[in-house]
Amino acid sequence: MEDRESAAPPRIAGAARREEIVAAAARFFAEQGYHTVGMREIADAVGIKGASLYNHFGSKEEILYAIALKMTRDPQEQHLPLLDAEGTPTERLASLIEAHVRNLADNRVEHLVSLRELPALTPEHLARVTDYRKYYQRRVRDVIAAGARAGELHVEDPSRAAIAVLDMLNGISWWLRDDHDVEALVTTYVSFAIDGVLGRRGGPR
Amino acid sequence: MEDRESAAPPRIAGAARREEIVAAAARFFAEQGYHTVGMREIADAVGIKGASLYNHFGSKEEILYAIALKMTRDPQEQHLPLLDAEGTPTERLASLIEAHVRNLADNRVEHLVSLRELPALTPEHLARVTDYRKYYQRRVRDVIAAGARAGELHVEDPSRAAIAVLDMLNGISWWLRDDHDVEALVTTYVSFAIDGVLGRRGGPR
DNA sequence: GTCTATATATTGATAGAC
DNA sequence: GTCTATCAATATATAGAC
Repeated sequence: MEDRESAAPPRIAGAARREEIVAAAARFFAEQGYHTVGMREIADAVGIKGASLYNHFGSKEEILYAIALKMTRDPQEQHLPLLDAEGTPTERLASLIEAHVRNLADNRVEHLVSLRELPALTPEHLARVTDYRKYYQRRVRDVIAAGARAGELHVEDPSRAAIAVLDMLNGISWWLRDDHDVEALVTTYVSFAIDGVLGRRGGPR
Repeated sequence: MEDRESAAPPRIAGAARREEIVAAAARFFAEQGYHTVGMREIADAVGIKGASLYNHFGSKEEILYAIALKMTRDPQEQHLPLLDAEGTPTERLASLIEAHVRNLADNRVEHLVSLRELPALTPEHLARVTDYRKYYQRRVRDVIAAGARAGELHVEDPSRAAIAVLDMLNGISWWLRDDHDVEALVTTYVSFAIDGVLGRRGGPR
């Protein structure tokens, strides 16, 4: 009987190596900035030589793109369905914000990099990432508007309120440290957003 | 009689040239990112050659430091006295937020650069800039706490609320365009912060 | 203070053996 | 897929004339 380990499809091993590279690169990019980090440094962290990275990514920029895509496409596909679930607009928005903050806390470095290093992307890649962000922002705006129409929320300009809330949430990635209590953070920011900026009445305060 | 122009003190001319360089560099850094911009590009924009820049700044990093200092030390010296003026804690905080947003709108590119390109600073320069930001943040926290003690504001954790508000304000520099109505922006964000995140009762809504 | 010319270092990426 | 060796480009910064 053959060894199962060595018989495993190389596609899985390759994908695992890719994720390893992305994780190491995100850490370095977050700490030092994209341009300061060399391919050799990333390669060292995963135990290979710099040239070997090009078996997994066509360029350094493609590593950055993988990080940015992970933090924009994944939330769109995994969080936005929460806005179509059962419940009032305010309840659905609260679910989304919870997921947003948890995801941010679980992927802090990737989130920081995808906010800060966008100018290093090619115009095409930047456009794709920007599209995902815009769509996410529009969906948040729409559920805020629905909550306002239902009389649950009180905002004059849903579009501007959506931006303010998302900026406030995304700001977390600049200062969050590993020793923070994520659940307390989630509760606090849901309240900041919904009871605060979006003016829900009759909330916990 | 001598020509007044050529008799002008060189210190003034030098300072003007420095400001010219800082302004051009900030524009390029904001658009393309610090590391993508070359000294020759900055020099071109002010009509000199790359090597001549070193008569005004010791290094490229010192230009970045001048930008970061302008956006952290100046607000500390010019805005924080508003917190010691007459009025309730909430009124004083509102004045500070107004000044903060106006300054941000008037110096959008410098503000964006001083948020995004911090990792490119030397450790010493980064420490100075960080100290200014921390002090600013502490003063905001203190006036929020005073407003809460006075029963004007309703927050559980003044420190966390201060960070959330400042993150929300600073987020403006990522998307603000020149055609925005600054006064409307100021009014909106003062309300987002004070009536919203900080829970003032009996406000305009 | 500005110029021309250049030093020096580093980096992203490629070629080809194994 | 990983390695060694290397290319080619680019950038910051310096030297010295004017």
